[in-house]
Amino acid sequence: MPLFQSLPGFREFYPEALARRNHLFRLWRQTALTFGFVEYDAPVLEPLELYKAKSGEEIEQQLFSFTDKGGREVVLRPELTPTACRMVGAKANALKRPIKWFNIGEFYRYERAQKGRERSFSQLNADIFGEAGVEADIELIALLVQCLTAFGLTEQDFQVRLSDRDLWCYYLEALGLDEARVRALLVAIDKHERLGDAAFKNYADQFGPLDAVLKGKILAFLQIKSLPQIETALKPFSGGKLDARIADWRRLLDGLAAMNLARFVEVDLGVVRGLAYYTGFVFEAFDRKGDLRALAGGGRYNDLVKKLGGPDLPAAGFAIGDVTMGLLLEQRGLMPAFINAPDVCVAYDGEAGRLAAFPDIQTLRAAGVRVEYPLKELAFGKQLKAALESGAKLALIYGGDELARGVVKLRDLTERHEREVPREQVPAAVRDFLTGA
RNA sequence: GCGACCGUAGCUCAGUCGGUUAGAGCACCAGAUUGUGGAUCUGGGUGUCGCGGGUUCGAUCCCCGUCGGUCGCCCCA
Repeated sequence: MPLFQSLPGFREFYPEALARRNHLFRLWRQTALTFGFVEYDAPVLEPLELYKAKSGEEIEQQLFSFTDKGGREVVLRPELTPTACRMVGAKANALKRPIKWFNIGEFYRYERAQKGRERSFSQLNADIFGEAGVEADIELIALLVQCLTAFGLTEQDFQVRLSDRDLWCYYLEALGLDEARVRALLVAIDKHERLGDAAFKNYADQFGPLDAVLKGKILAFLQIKSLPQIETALKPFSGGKLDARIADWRRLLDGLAAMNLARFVEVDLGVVRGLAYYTGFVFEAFDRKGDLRALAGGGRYNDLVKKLGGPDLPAAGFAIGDVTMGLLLEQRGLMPAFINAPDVCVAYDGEAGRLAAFPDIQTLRAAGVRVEYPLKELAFGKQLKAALESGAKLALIYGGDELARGVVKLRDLTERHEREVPREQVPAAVRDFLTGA
């Protein structure tokens, strides 16, 4: 039993686990790059104020915060959005538009771990700054979908639920509610799926019981699952803001349809997202079987850059977490098995065989081929067994008989057959084999 | 922060109605093995029975506390 343990909720990545995580990171990064997003990085430790300013003080209990040796109140970052807003805000005038940034990093929260949640977790964050139109929202949702389909997930596995805080605000205003009531109702709407009627308790405590007719309208609006339903519900209120918003919706959905993404996206006004800083379209990706928590979430936060002291810069973004994503890929059998496998395993006979193999090993490695060989000589049976268990596709055999004849055996570990190749042709033969030539 | 359940080897677990030196399978290590496939055989236990205290002649077992884990609540970035 080890004397020291890692801190609760903090994850250690043994090679196999890290290979799985790297698999996620690699495809996320590749996908974000293909969408023209550029990668940046940011501090892991931030001043407490950065999050207090935005989220209110009660969130502090969820923050991994402490006082540093200089007496500063600091936080292990719980999310990237405020940091990104600060960075972009500071140089907004110098940055080429559109600003499409992504980052892959680790985040922290001080909380009891549970399924799909740890105290440390990694996320892909992707954001677009400086574009107020639905073009940015389309781009982000398209990236989100491809960040999931890149792993082999399909519309059978997940869906993106799309909603709109602006639409909710405009609708509730049209029903005659003031700003404070609207804000309280958005919280209730966010909780309604989980809590049902109890979601309205906080509102009732604050403003008294919700009028039954009003509540009926809100509950009906919350069930909406399509644009035509939105249009029908809003007919009595037709006018400037609402009409323009419906036009935004149409352009958003038309754009997604033209990208052939309609099958992944479902209108669902029951989603509004808990965080106060969201302003317009919001979306969440869910496992369709529904036994996991959200895979990803995001939306528009047009006011945040300014609130954090920057210019008035519209923005939208999303994040995908590695924990739920990893669970889903495991469940669907989409996590590759031999991620750490070498391309080639060498087996050799004695010191002479070892030395004969070394030049080829060096040449192949220099060419980017992953080559493994036993550091200490083992019986051939064991060497080949180890080669097979490693997941390598090819074994190179430097035996005494072969070397005496100036050849090396290439053994196809999958097909179980082998052929001899003149020693000087080994690197070329290996490359041909690996490229399928 | 709250609640429920759990804690014996790297993993899955057995065990002791409280009794001497704590077990199995898998995994791992070494050898049989000086040339060919997940095999077989031999050898190896790799352990502070989570930790601390209490009860007891004696505690891995019973009691209390604590730490850790799992799941849920709160919250969800």
